[in-house]
Amino acid sequence: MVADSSPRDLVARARGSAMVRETLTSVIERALEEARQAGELPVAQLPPVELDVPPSNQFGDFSSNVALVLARQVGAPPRDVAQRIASHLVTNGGLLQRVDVAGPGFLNFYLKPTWLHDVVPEICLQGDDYGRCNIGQGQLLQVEFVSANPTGPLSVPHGRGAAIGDVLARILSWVGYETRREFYINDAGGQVARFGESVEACYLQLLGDTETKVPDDGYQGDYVRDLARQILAREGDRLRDLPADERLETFTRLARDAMLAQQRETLARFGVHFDIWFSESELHYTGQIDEVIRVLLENGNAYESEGAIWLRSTAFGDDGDRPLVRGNGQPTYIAADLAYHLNKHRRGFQRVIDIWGPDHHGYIARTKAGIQALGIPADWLEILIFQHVSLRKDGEVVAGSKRLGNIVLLDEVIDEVGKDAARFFFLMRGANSPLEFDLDLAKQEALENPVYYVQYAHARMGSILREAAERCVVLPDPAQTDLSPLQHESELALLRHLAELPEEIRQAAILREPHRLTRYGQELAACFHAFYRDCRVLGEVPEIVAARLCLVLACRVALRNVLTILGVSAPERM
RNA sequence: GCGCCCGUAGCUCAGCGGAUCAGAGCAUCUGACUUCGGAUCAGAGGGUCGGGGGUUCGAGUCCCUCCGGGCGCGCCA
Repeated sequence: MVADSSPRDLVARARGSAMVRETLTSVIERALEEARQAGELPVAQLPPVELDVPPSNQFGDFSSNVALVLARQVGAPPRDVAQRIASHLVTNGGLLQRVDVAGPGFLNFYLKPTWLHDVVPEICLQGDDYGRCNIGQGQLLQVEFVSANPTGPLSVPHGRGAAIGDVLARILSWVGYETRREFYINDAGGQVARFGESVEACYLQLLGDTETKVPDDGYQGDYVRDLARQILAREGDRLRDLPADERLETFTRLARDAMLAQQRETLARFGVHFDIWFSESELHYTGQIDEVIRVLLENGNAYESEGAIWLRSTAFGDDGDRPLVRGNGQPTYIAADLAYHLNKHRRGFQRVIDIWGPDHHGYIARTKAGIQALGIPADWLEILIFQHVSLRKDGEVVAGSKRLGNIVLLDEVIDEVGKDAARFFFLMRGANSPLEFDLDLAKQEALENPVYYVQYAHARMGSILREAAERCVVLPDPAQTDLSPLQHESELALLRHLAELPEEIRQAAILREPHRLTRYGQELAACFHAFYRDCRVLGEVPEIVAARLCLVLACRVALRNVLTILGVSAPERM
C-alpha cells in the first residue's frame, strides 16, 4: 500500500500541483524566448502566457492560446506559430509529457499522469492553507462595505453588500493581502438629526404630547416607536424637560447608538465582523473636513461661487462641478467623503475597495475626481457596485421597495433561511447581475437547494471517514500511499477540480468576484457525488481503500476551505 | 435628456482579456437502492446567446446602433 517513493520523489511531490501551473508557464515562457532568439518569433514583446483547462481532457490537461495571440504580430498562420513554439518546448524528464498543436492553433499540454495524484498529498499537507498564495505580498488593503446610515435596521441589499465585502476581504487575505474590513458610520448629516427628531417626537407622544408630530421628511417605521418606548422605559420622562437643542442632541445620540448596536448585532449573526467602525462625525470635530476644503481651495481644485464652495471635479473627468460647502456653511456629504478617503490614504492603505449599492453609481466619477484633486491616484480607489436584489417567496417576487415601506430586513431573511443559506445565496450571482433571492428554495432542506447540496457533500465525506473508523480501517498517510489506483474517470475529474482550487481563488481575488467560489463549491460537490456513486471506498481491496480514503481526505480539506472562505459552515453531519 | 447595470434553455443565472463556449441549477420526462447517508446519481427534451451593422481567418465575448427591462441623475446621506 506504500508508494514507490524514494525521499527525492516525496520532495518532488510535496512541491506538487499548486506549482504545476507556474512550472508549466515558465516552461512555455522559456520556449517562447528561445523561439524568439532563434528568429522564429519576430516580435518586440512576448505576451503573457495564459493557461486554460480545456473543456474535455482529450485536449490535454492544460492549453494555451499564445500562438493565436501572436499570429498576427508574427505574420504567420497560428498553427505554424504554435508549431514553432512547440519545437522549443522541453519535454524530457519533466512534468510535461506531450504537446499537441490542435484546432486553429492551440497548444495542448499533456502532463505526466502522476501529476494529478501528486495533488492529494499536497492538499493534505497544506490543510487549512491549501489554496493560499502570496500575490498580495502583504500589501495593506482595505475593504469598506455596508456603511449604512444609523437610521434604521439593515435590509436585504445591505446583506448582499455584507456578503460580497466579507468574502472578498477573506479571498484577498488568502492571496496574501493584509486586509482590513471597515464600516463607515454616516452619523453626522441631516438624516441622523432627522432620525433623532423622529424618535424624540414619538417619545413625547408617548408622554401624552399631542402637539408634536413626526416630521414629514422624518422616519415613520414601527422601529422608531419601539426605540422611543425603549428610551422611555430606560430614561423615564426626564428627557422631556431638557432644553430643546440639548434634548434633540440627546435623542439623536441615543437613536444613533441604538441603531448602530442593532446593525452590529445583525452583522454578527450574519458572520460579518469589522476591524474598524469609522465615524463620520469624527471627521467633523477633528477638523479633517475643514482641512480638505482648505487644501482644495489652496491647490486650485475648489472655488467659491454663489455663496457655496465647489469641487472642480470637471477637471478630473466628472460631468459637473460638485458642491463641497453649502450656502449655509455646512459641508456636503462629498466633503466628508473626501476627508474620509484622505484619512484612509494617510492610514497607509496601499489600495482601497469600496463596495456600494446600485443607487450610488452616480458618485463614482465625483469621488474619483475628488481623490485625484487631493493628489491621490485614481486607481488607488476601486469602487465595486453591486446590483439590485429582489426576493421570491411563494412563487411571487417581492419588490422590497423602501418607498412602499415594505422593505425586508436582513434579520428576517436570516431568521427564515439561516445564516449559511443567506450568505450562499447572496453570493451565487456576479455583483453586476441583479439577484433574485428565492427564499423558498433557500429554506428547503433538500437536494434542490445548492447550499444543502454542497454542505451535504461535506457531511458525506465525514460520514465515509466515520464509517471507516467504525470498521477499524486505519486512515492512511497520503504522503506514504500509492495513489495510482485512482484511475476511474470520476476520480480523475475530482482530482482535476481539486487541483484548480488555488487558481480559482486567485482569479476570484484578481477579478474581485467572490461568486466564483460558490460556483466552484457546487462543481466540486457535484464531482464528489459522482465519485461516490461510481467508486465505492470501503470494502474494496486495501490498496484501493487507502487511495480513495486519501482522496476523500483531500476533498474534505478543499471543500472545507471553500466553505470557510464563504463563511458557510461545513457540517460533519446534517 | 444624460449615466450605470442587465437581455444566453420554460424560470433563475454562469460563461464575456475572441477559438477547445452553447453551459449550470431549478422545472419537466425517464431510469438507478440487500452495499460507505437515495438529502444522491444517470439519461432526455429544450436556446438562430434581444435585433441589425462593423472589426477579424474566427464574435454571447470587442466596436457602433436600435429595441426592451432595472436603477440612478438635490447645496440628502
